[in-house]
Amino acid sequence: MDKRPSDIQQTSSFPDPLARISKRKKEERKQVIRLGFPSISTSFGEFPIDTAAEIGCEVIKEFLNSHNETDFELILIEKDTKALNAFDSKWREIKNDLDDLKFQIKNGNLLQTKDEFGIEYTNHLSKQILNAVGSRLPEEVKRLYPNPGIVGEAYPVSIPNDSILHKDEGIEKVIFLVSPNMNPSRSNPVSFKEAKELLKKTYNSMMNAFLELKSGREYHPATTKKENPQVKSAFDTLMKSSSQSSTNSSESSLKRPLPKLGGGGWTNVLFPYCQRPETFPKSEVYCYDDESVIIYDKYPKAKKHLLVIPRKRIDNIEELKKQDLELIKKLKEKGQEIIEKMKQENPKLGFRMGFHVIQSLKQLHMHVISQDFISSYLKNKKHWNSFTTEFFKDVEEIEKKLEEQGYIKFDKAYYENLLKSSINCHLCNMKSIKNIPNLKEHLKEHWNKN
DNA sequence: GTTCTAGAAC
DNA sequence: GTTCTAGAAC
Repeated sequence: MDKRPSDIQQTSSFPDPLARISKRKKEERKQVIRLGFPSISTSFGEFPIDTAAEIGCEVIKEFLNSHNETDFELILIEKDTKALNAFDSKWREIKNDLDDLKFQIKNGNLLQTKDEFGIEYTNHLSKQILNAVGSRLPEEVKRLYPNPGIVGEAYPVSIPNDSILHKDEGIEKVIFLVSPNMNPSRSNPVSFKEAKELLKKTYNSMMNAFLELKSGREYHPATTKKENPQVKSAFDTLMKSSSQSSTNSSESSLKRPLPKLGGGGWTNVLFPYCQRPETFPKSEVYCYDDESVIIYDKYPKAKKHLLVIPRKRIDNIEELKKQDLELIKKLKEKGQEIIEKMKQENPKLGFRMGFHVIQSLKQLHMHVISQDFISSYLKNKKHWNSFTTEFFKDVEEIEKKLEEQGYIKFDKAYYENLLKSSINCHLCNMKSIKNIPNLKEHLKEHWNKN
């Protein structure tokens, strides 16, 4: 039986920072990037192994089916025989004609597999990684991700070239995972039903993080939800105890700060939806396809308020080129579909769809918003003016500009000022409404007369 | 994007 | 004294 490392005993939804990427050094063949990972959640998390194997294999199968490149391999490395058997039999059952090399199930220690698999492994993760890399690794995770504690999320970190882990083992990146915990003696235990969803999400996040890293792109984890202050604790607990247990480790190896992910935390919140819409609940993602994802605005400024977002990375409307016209037309079609559906449910609703001239969040997003503006989230003048002045550009206008001049450009200062202008009703000629509460009353009257 | 809060407006 | 706004912090 494996001993539980005392340093992570206290963690709740225990981080599973075992997933790592390794590039085989003495690789005479093509460069193969390997992801080594354990059976997630089944040890400390006490997740039933058969169901875990089922979930893990299904996600992996789906991933392999949609990514038939030959430049990577996935390796589950476990020393727990039950877990190995469960994964092995489940995988045989569902793998069909998938290549045996693409997903391998190996008996071994994730931190001691250099010779055999080209991947290093431990189940005393925090301690061993800290010994190999130094305690600045967790600090680095915290620096890159201010709140790295969402259960089901992945937090990739680069390992410096001069660290032992990199030099001797060829490990380039570690993906910290926060996986669901069902062990009632740890904090934040979740029900079996919840854990199943979260385990699927964890595997999905791991695969998606791997995919982004493998392709040289940035992975953007979802950010911590304020409403759930507990989620943060798991990572904190682990990291606190880890750094204590490794006072004599090679602190120096992480001297050089790693590059920070693009921009501040909150401006990036839309990326996860584009990169992996499948990991979000139905209550957040309305629908998605290869080109776009439609989400419910988290702070709807009207009875109905959704965002239509291209999957492809485009920061804002000024980045649009003539060749994006087709994409814009598709976003418009999607928006029209939503509007029709919503109108069927409530014929009283009127809609507009379009873009803010100046976006707060990165990644182009088209608002589809009903014109009642009855919402507790509509709180200030800026909210109001951003949807009811020229600051809001109908998709048709963007389309036309792109068609005629091939680019989009607006005078920032002018539009900034629009946000500060007085509050005017968008439906009648009432001007200079005194304040937001008055506006809300006025809007209610319109709605009731409508 | 939101939250928080000092101080303006009433 | 309470309501509301606006600007900084995140």
